[in-house]
Amino acid sequence: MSTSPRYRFAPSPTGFFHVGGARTALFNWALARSTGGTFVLRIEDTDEARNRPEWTQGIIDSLAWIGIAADDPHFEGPLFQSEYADAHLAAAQRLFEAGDAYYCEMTPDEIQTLAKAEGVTGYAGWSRDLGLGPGAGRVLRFRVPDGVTVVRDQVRGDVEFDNDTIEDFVLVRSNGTPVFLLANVVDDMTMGITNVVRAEEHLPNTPKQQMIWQALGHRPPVWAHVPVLVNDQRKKLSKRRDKVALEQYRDEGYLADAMVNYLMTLGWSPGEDEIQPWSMMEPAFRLEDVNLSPAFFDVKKLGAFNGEYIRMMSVDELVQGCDPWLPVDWDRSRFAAIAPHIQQRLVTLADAPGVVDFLFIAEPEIDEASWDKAFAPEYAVPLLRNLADAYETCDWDHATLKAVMETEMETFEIKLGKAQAGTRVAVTGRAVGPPLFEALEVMGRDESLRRIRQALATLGG
RNA sequence: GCCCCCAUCGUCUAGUGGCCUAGGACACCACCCUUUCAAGGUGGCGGCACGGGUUCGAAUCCCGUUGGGGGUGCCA
Repeated sequence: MSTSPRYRFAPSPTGFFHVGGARTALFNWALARSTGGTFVLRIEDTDEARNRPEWTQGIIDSLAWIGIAADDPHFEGPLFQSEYADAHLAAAQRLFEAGDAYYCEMTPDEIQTLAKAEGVTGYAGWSRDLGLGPGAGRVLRFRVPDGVTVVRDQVRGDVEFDNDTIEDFVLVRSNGTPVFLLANVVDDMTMGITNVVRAEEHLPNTPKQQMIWQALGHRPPVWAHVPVLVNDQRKKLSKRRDKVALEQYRDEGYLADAMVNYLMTLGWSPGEDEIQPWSMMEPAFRLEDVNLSPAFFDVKKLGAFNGEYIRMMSVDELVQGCDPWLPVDWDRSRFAAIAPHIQQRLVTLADAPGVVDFLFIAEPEIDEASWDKAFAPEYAVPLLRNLADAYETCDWDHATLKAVMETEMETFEIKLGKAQAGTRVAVTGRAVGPPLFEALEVMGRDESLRRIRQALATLGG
């Protein structure tokens, strides 16, 4: 029997991978790797409603994206809860035979009615001593013992639950299937899980699970409940209201490294500099340092992290990274030429095409407000005309183009900032964009002049 | 309702009784730089929820209040 710790990540397949789940997985991964332990992936696929084979692959792909690779020696799985149904039921049978569980044939409606009549909140153990055996329509309930259950939590310390406040909960449904509470415990037991690190929402379940562990004669794992991720309303992130799918962020051009780094800073601090590579965070992460309050998942800050990571890329990496977001017919070498000039202007990789589209579109849309503003000054049209003439023959590199502009603008006694405005709008259609002369260089003389002449024609010049 | 958890700038956090006049980051504002926009630089705004204790000394320990959150299923 190995003594190295075994962590586990146990998502239920729902068709998308929740960012909160990603953070939990990352915490488990860091711990498993830094302790020489194992990260067990268990797919909790016992709910009929959520069980599609392709969802599992989605989970594996998402984990791989954030660096949790199925071929890493610390990775084990995926294991499927549905394949352990026999073990769940066998455990239930043992619990029944030992007297730790009993059958109950009250329906939810009957329970509600009786509870109301007696002025209690829920099921009050009415069938405890009826000595019922298994049978159609009967559920198996756990016989909650008297006393206090203390959950030792690595993040929160000892949490006490008075057993009086815990009702005899259902272990096996009337249709014979085990509920999550039981399946989860039995799986952790059979998979040799030593450490359970999961979200805080599971804390109220924990005393129940711990009682099952003990009734089954095992020492419970070390628990750790990390705070949930919340939205701007301070509510638990929900897929209905919030953007929670990891895949969506990936598709919107967020980098995996940035996402991983950001997620790790929610509830934990990697130290003086919050921008840190996984190789630094993995060994530094400790549950004892995890915060206890819910953390707001701030997309704006994620964007700031993403920008940082984009700026850290080499130009080659940037060009490669942007590729999926570029229309297929765009000239890649042309994009590569402008790429270094847009690097510090991107929040996501998906922003790239919008910043440089004028280089690839025959007739970029002209922003009217920018046009009006740029050509309002009296010098604007004559300057553009003079510039067009000079650009016919000069060398075509950004330094020369800039020098020519500086010469031409002298006549009007204006600064470069103002002088370039008209040309920018004429060529790119917008008032903002990558550095003008670099863009002109990439665009080439013919197309640049065509657009300038076209603008002059429109201006009646 | 009941059970449980939590509480430092708007947000994410550092802080584990004296190093705190509470530090950093995002956001915001100003200025600098500048070829627009960014990026970068400098500065600014802004916080220990409240009330009691304990202590020579409390953001740090204890109690209460208030406020948030989570859980209360024959879902996972």
